[in-house]
Amino acid sequence: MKIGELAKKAKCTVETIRYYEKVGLLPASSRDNINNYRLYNKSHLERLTFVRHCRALAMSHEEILVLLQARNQPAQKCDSIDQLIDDHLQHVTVRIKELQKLEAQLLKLRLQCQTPTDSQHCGILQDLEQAIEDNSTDKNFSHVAGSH
Amino acid sequence: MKIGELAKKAKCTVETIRYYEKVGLLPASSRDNINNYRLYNKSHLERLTFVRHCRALAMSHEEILVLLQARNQPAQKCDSIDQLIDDHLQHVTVRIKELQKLEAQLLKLRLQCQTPTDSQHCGILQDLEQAIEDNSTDKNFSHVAGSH
DNA sequence: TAAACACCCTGAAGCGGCTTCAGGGTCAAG
DNA sequence: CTTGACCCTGAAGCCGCTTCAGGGTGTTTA
Repeated sequence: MKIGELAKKAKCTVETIRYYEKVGLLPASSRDNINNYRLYNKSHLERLTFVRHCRALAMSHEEILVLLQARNQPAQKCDSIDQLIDDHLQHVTVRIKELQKLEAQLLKLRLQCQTPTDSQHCGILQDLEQAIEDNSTDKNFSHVAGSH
Repeated sequence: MKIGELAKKAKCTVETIRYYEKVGLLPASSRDNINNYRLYNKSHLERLTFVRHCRALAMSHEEILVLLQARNQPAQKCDSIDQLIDDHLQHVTVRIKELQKLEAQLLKLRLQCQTPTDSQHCGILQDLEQAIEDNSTDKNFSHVAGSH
């Protein structure tokens, strides 16, 4: 199958597939001799699907590469896989807590200006000029992405 | 004061300050005639502190610029400020929910391999090859960053 | 007085995980 | 024979910095 069909089946864009090939998450496919189009088979789709599932779980490319390698060495013990998932889970949990702190701070901030007035007296701006309790959010970032 | 002192007072790096100047979050400072070092005063510190507080709340530069502008127009109504905070809060809340879904999926995944075996039979790898219920995480990303 | 060291400067590149753009070739349908 | 859908490549853009390369300045100490 051609790249467009693969993209549809894996629910991603063709650009993403070409990008994955470039960075080594997918092996280079064979090519049509005549027009140089990339040609894929079922095993490409399986690998790509695997990668997309990992990405949906917010794993980094590095983590995914480890899993892909493990997948190719069936006899190996899977302790390292368990560890990787545990570590990643930890990242996500940490990030959730960070964002919850942030949410609480923003809620508090928002309450500073319940009744709209002019900027000069807006409690929100005044608060943003004050110190915020040290919470170390955004410092030792875990690897799971944020809110924008 | 020189840039190093400002950085210390604002709890950020000198590189960050130079970067903020470049992208317009801080105005260009005056310079020492002799050695071209940047020279700052209290108002720079206040503005930088404001920016750092906003960043600690995971606001984007764009959002911060809006707030800085409002801060400079004291007579203006502050509805737009309230709206901005509300919107941002919404981003954060959405992102938390996304990450919580993810956390649940990862926990479930982790349970697939309670007793370590070989990769070939590892429930985690098997699960990652199956479809995962469509949750649309990672698609319409809000702007608040993730876990890595 | 000279060397060591802390601090300052600039401009460019790197990070991750793509997306977008510019500029082109291929192929089937009407 | 042209339209439009699809394919190709390589480079740049996104965000918010951080790091690097290559240099100048300023104080302290041997």
